[in-house]
Amino acid sequence: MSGGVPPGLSFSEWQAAGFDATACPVRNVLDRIGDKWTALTLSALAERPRRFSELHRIIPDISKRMLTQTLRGLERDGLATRHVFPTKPPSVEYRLSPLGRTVLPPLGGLVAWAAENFPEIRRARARFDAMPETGGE
Amino acid sequence: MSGGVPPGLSFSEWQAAGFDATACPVRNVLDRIGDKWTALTLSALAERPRRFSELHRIIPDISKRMLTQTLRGLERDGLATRHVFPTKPPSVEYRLSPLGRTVLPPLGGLVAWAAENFPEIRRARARFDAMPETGGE
DNA sequence: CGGGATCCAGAACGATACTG
DNA sequence: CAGTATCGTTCTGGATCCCG
Repeated sequence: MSGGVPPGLSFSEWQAAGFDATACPVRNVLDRIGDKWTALTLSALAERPRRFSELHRIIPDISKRMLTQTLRGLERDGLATRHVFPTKPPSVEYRLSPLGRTVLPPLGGLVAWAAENFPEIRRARARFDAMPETGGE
Repeated sequence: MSGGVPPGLSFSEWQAAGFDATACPVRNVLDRIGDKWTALTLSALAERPRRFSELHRIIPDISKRMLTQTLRGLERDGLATRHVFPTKPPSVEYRLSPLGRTVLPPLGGLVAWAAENFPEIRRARARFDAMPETGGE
């Protein structure tokens, strides 16, 4: 077979949405999971539900502000749910929704690709960056 | 089966990279394809090689600046190659590299998920946004 | 035609301090 | 514990003009 386009990546899908960021499903999803912390948070929630401070512990580099914001984004899109236990002090648990679980396989596919091909990408970058700028001596 | 984590999404993959954006494969890949135009450009190149102006025609919303920048990024990462034909005026063709082709299936998986679940996400957002802010009357 | 250079607005993000 | 509020910085992307 020569030059087949994988299903789901056809150009017409984007064109149907008219490139409008509000209407384009791909841009909406990429804007969410392409941000700095969502994919990582998703993966942390994939194993099991986690409390806020637990997430913060296992993702040390994230600030509370960004963790909150990331979780709100997931909650807003219906990918995760938030459960408050009125203990003292309060504890809040986040868990993936059924919808949220369905994104794990496709996301995992991309993650696997990244892990597998990153060495080659790094080499490509090194080569590219070492190239003399056009006209350079 | 209860609560299995899909392969390739395990938390330890991130932890192994120490969350360092420079070293983390997932962040590197997501930073690239998560940007505003890369996924769309990739999809445009999936069908067949395209010339610069051709890409610009079929993705009208992108500026020349961003199209150039996006293509440079793909080239740098070894996902696409650039071929200059010294005609007059010059014409430049871009095409996916073998490595670039391998990203299409996983990316396509995510695109398909986006297309399929965007309606539900929109409903979730509408519900979330309609919720009274905590403490609102 | 296929860019590069410059400028600028807005968004994303980090650090810090405060709160129920 | 689980946030919110505020501030400052950095990064992204759009507009415009110029060039071979």
